[in-house]
Amino acid sequence: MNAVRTQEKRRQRAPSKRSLETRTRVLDAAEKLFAEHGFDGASLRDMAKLAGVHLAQVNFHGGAKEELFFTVVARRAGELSQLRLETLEDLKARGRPTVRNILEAFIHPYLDRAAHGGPQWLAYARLIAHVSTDIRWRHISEACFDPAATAFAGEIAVLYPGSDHRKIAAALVFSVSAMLSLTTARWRIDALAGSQSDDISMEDCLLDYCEAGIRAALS
Amino acid sequence: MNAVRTQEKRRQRAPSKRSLETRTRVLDAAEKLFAEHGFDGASLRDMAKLAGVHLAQVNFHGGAKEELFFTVVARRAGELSQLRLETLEDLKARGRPTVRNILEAFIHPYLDRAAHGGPQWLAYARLIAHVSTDIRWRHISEACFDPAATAFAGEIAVLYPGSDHRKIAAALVFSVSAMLSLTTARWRIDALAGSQSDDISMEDCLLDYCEAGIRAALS
DNA sequence: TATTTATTTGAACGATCGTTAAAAATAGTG
DNA sequence: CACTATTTTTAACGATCGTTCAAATAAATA
Repeated sequence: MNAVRTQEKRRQRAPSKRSLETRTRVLDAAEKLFAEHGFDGASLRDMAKLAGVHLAQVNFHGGAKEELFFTVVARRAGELSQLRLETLEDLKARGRPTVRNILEAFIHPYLDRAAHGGPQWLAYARLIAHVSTDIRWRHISEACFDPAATAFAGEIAVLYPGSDHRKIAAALVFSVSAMLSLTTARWRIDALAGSQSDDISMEDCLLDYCEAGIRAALS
Repeated sequence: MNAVRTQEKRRQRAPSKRSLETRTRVLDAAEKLFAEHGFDGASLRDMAKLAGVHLAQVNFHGGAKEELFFTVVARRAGELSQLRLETLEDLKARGRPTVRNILEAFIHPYLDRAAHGGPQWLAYARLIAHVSTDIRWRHISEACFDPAATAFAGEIAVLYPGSDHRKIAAALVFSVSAMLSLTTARWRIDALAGSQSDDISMEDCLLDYCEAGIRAALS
């Protein structure tokens, strides 16, 4: 799987500016189509068309399809995790954070970028949902998302010292699932409500829901 | 889309017993592979192989791929919805149900069948998660799951008369997402916890979580 | 500028996909 | 049994898929 890295050719020159631009166009197109159609439903040819490059360029810049998928997921994972963890560290520096604080530090960066980060971040938010619900991408979750998730689980454990670690993990995954549902199942909320919902009140509603859920599950 | 029904040939004889058996084998195989690999990742040839029939039989008994998918989802949806709604009616006959009662009536039939209903129900549980998180299958959700979901949302509304319908819908979708995560992301819970979790305590944990979440979101 | 490396282009490979059509076999009816 | 409808078998169609390779071009270095 990671034999890729061992086979990787040592490059003697830095990639040119044009090369980096086409690479970005390829990854952006892949991000959109992977997010919209899933791994199997997205074709490399459609990515090339969307990116405005030739088919072989997709392979040149992204490698095989699974490599490309990993690259696209990993590309923004660092920024997201870093923002989450920095917010968490800031909270801890100000004193013992509440469950609400911790949850907000985890959820807000995701929802904020999904809502105001532009079309690529919106696609990326959808992409995370694919990775989080398919055991096939377990290794990607472990590499990209588990480190931050573990830190947040640990912080919750501080507030509930006697709690079963399995319950903490479950409550966190429940919260992540509810959060992801705002990007994967907003259409379903609107259908059941009979009207459209706005982002801001939904985030508050989600935080109220998850905070109380975690407290109840761990008490 | 539903032109299928208008083109349907009027049959003059009831299907033979053997025909019904192969049909069941085809649908069971489709259920497993759709559940495991998603719509695009599952191939009709693999279904034929798993069912032990020839490729053309899959088309004969299931129609085109999208018809087959709908047929498989719809096959068990009635039983599940009926069980949920009957449990709900029983509760109402005994007096005003609590949020906990309502939630349990919705969640327990799903988790119980996923855990003790055999491999086909386990696959079906996974299949529901695919349908619920992909807007592509919105029409299937509307046909198969929204009726029961609407009834449950209405029952929650009785307990919180002043609540915004959008909040009720959101809280219900959050709960459904958390419920589905027990079949799609159990591996993630176990990874974060560092140990395996058992079904029974997870259901209790989920109910504690969702009950408190709904109460908090609607108060 | 000459030479080397990086990138793009163009074309094709083999494999697998969903779908269809026409025989062959089976089951049900008179 | 003869006849009809249903089901199974067999084979193939056209399309699309991911991947690869060699030639052509662009960029960077000496």
